[in-house]
Amino acid sequence: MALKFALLSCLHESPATGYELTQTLKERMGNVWNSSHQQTYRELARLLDEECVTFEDVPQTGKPDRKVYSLTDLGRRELAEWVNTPSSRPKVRDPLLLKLFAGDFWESANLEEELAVHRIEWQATLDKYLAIEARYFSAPEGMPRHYRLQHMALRRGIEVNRSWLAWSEEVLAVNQANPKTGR
Amino acid sequence: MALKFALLSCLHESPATGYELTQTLKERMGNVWNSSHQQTYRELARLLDEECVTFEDVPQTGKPDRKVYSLTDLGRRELAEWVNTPSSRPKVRDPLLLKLFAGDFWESANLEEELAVHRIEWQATLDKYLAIEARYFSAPEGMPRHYRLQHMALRRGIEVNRSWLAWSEEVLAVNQANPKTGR
DNA sequence: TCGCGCATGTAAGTTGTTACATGATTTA
DNA sequence: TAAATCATGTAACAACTTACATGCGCGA
Repeated sequence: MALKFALLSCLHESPATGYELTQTLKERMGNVWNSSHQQTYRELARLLDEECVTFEDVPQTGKPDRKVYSLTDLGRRELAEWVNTPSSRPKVRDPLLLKLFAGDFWESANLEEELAVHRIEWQATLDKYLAIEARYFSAPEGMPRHYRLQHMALRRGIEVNRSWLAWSEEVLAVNQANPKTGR
Repeated sequence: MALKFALLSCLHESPATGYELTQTLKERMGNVWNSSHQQTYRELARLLDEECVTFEDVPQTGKPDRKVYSLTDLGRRELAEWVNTPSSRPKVRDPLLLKLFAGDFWESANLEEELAVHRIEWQATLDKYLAIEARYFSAPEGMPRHYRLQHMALRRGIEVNRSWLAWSEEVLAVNQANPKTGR
């Protein structure tokens, strides 16, 4: 349901192709909403059908044509309406936390290795978001509502990745203090 | 995929009915894995088919019979194998953060009301987890691996709800400093 | 020349949600 | 007496994932 509004939000900022929308959701909005390119293209087809978006064909030599999508008035109205409608919190489904619930099966070496991989990802994401903050939100005080609220979404991403990093250190300590080896 | 292992993890602790499994996932494991009762029953039927679980019929007077499920050796082996296999991080999809990205449509009063509702939920969940921690994990140092790792999952839940509460205060402040009213 | 980035999609399968359906016991 | 809790499911739909498919340009 909300993928629709994720795409409309992106297009509200600027027209874009399906490919670019997918990139934006993966990169700048990675801590907000994610979509595979397959999902994006399917949803764009639907939005076109509902007349929430239109597109302009931009021919290219060699590459396939770029379909540059943009919001219609209907799309903008529906987005505004959705934003002002309460939504419920998403349900948590986290395989990493689930593994801790069956942690007596989890061998120390494997736990350590898995956390090491995630820690690299968390650190990389954190660095990326901090770079965005330094580049665009160095002085949030004076900025208009639109940017200040976007900044709060980014701050959430920064905070989340920081806290995963801190938490995982605690887990590694517990794992070392209470080791388990294979058979 | 992982709903299977969520159910197996619960059953590893103790045999349970589909109803009880759903309750456990909603309550004690709410910050780890969630499942509706419909999903639970469907998955249990599959697990029965795969011979990862068995059940015992416990007749009751008045109420329908309780089907008490428990792990088979195969189920336990598959769970152990899964725990030791790396998994990738779930992709974020959060409507609340998404709304901030189209925040110039979001009227201050509506934002405030939505956050107020979520804050009540976050506070209630936090209190619940703190109560569980006080009751079962007052002295984690001396506990065996199994419990200490479960405690780390709970700590994550506590931390997450705390940080939502702190973050939402910041958002409310920004919202008040940069108000938007309907037309 | 091999893989990556750009750029578009289709098809099949799995997972999750919402609606429907039943019925006794306990609590307000 | 009405609603919540216990206890089980079926059916239809929506959302998401994985695999398949194409093809040019560019840099190593």
